[in-house]
Amino acid sequence: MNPIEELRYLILAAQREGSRTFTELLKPLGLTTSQSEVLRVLYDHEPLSLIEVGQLLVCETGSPSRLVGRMVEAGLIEQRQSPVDSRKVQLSLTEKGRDSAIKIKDIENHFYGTLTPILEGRPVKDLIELLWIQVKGKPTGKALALRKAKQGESSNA
Amino acid sequence: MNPIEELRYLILAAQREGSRTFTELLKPLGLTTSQSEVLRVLYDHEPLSLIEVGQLLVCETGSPSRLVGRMVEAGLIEQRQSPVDSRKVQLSLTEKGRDSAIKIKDIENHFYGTLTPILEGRPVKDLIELLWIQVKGKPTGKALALRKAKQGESSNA
DNA sequence: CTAAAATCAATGACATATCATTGATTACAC
DNA sequence: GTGTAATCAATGATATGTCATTGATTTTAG
Repeated sequence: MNPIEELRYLILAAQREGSRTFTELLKPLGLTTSQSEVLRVLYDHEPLSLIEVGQLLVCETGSPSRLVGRMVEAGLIEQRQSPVDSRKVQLSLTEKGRDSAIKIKDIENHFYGTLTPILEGRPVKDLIELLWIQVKGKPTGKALALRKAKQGESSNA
Repeated sequence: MNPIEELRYLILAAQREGSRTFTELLKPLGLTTSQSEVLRVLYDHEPLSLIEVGQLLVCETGSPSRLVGRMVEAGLIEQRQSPVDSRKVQLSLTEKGRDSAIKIKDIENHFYGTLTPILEGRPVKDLIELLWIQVKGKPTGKALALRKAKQGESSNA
């Protein structure tokens, strides 16, 4: 098999299997992986408008109306109209949302911990660099770059 | 940002961006990336039952009833009952399906060709090796391993 | 042989993902 | 200031993905 083809399918496979594992870890919280990403983004950068959340998400490009809508219904996110621009909404975490975000952090750290020994001695830096080439300048790459850049600024990040 | 967390999001991002690019390339054929994977699997290994197709797919675990169902409706796949086991269906490509599969091969090769210079000199082998560790023994890893193993056997692969 | 277990495909239920359109609101060109 | 363009959120439409259940069929244990 062509190595690039193999790489293509392996990236899909790794994404799916990682997602399956993480989904399992999130089950006690009753949250999906996408929902957990939204909670983490809001925890670090709230308040945000819908479009700003979208610009920070890797899991979904465009405006995550329905994803956020379900989380508002679930009492995780508070949504009000922006005082300065009535086109925008102001999204922030509820108490429940903040609690969940903190628990997600723990779960993530546990998840990363299980992966650490496997990655030991591997050229992780090179791999990160290689993947960055594929996403740089594209929506998901911009989202991730924005999150990395914002990390220093925020009080919660 | 934790390198493992960065890697996690980069894999998701690379998968999404690659999929977006490939989707664009498939647009002239009116096919989705999942549909193209089914066509390629059937082209190489037909006839297959629904569950056998599922075991060879990375894009979807379990039995891809609805994915295949839409392709039968679209005239890409022929579906009949298995003569030996009436629980099973026999899936094979129609003329249209076979034509599409051949065109997909060309598009894939073009796609891989555009990636070749970018990956030149990069630790692609290391990345492939690392990703294999993540998926080995899991459904998508088994699917990919099966496809690699079957490559020598089949007349079409 | 026959009852229980296993297999297979279809389908219900739910949550994404993606693209396009719509309607309200704001920014901007002049 | 006003008409036009741009922005924002919501929603329709379509196709995935995932898990669970169901009903038909086959296998298997005895």
